[in-house]
Amino acid sequence: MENPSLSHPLGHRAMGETLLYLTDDQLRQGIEAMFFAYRGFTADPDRILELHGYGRAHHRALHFINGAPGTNVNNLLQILGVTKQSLNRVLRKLIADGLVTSQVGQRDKRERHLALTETGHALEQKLSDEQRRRMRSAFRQVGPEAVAGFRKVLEAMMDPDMMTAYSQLREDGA
Amino acid sequence: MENPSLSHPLGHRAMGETLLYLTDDQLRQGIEAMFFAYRGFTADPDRILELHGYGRAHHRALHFINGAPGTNVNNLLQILGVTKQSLNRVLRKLIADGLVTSQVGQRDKRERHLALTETGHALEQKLSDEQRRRMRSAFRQVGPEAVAGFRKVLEAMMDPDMMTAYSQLREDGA
DNA sequence: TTGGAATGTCAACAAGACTGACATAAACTG
DNA sequence: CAGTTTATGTCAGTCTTGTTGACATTCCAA
Repeated sequence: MENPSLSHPLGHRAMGETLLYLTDDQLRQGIEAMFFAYRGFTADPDRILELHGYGRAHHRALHFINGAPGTNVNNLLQILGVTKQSLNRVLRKLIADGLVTSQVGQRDKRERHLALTETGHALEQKLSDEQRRRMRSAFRQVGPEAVAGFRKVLEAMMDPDMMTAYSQLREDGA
Repeated sequence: MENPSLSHPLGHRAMGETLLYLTDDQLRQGIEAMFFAYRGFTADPDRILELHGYGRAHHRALHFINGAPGTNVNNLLQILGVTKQSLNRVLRKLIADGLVTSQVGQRDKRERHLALTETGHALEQKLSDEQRRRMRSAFRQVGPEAVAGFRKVLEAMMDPDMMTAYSQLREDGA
């Protein structure tokens, strides 16, 4: 990305304007936008989950198991960033309810390989349909260039450590 | 990431290519970006809060009281979108710890007007400094146009209902 | 083969959301 | 003025989802 002020011969006034997007007030607005947008982002799935007696944690598990069928618990642990005990409670319920299958590993019998059942896939679909619907609407409203900017900012805001496990998952899944 | 279609002689207005940013896969990537970015977004303040024995709920209260000094409980309730019992637990602690003052209203003595003490302001500053630091770094990396896109998408993703209380607050504060 | 590392499970606890019921004080209304 | 509504606070109890600690099983390597 080219910074227009760098090629601008005017100097101080142009410089001031270019950096206006980094003022504390602009940053505060960005912070609040994240807060409110994230609430909107989770609102639709939350409503559906409640009907089924699940929470956001179940949604996250379903989402990432769907994205990487056959993954093991440890992988999921890295991605979700919670303790194994916390994840286990969620998985136990999903397995008991017949939404997720847990298969003992063939090579390493300590591992459990996770996948969605048909029922699990159906709920995951319903949840992500709602979430995609809202995001599609937002994306459509603002156009592809704004979406590209959105993605760039979010990626720059992530913790690099958190992303390593996820990148590995994407590679395994592919 | 540059879009190769932009330099394509046929132009980026070609229907098929223009709508590529709305595919299910693009939307899924947007959804996951929100998840990971929000975690990064809250990680720094969370660490500080833990040292002081507070949680994210306290941070949110401090943030919005700071943004609208003198606001009342009901206003805050609308913005935060939680029950009064939940907010009250948080406020009680912040008041007891001397970070927030609660003053009986002059016109309407039922209302309690909330404001930060010097100590409260200091903690709020420390928390938002960290959050701004991360966001400033992200903004700087991607440039003003990407930031504008980021803001547009987030605003399109919010629930309009949620924003009414907030917009009113901003007007009152100004 | 034995001890450490990895993996997963069970139990107990805490934060922070929720509902419901109720109390108090002030404001509004007929 | 009496009765109702509004704003706030509180108590009790529940639920989700995070946490630690303890423990069983399995694998691997010295």
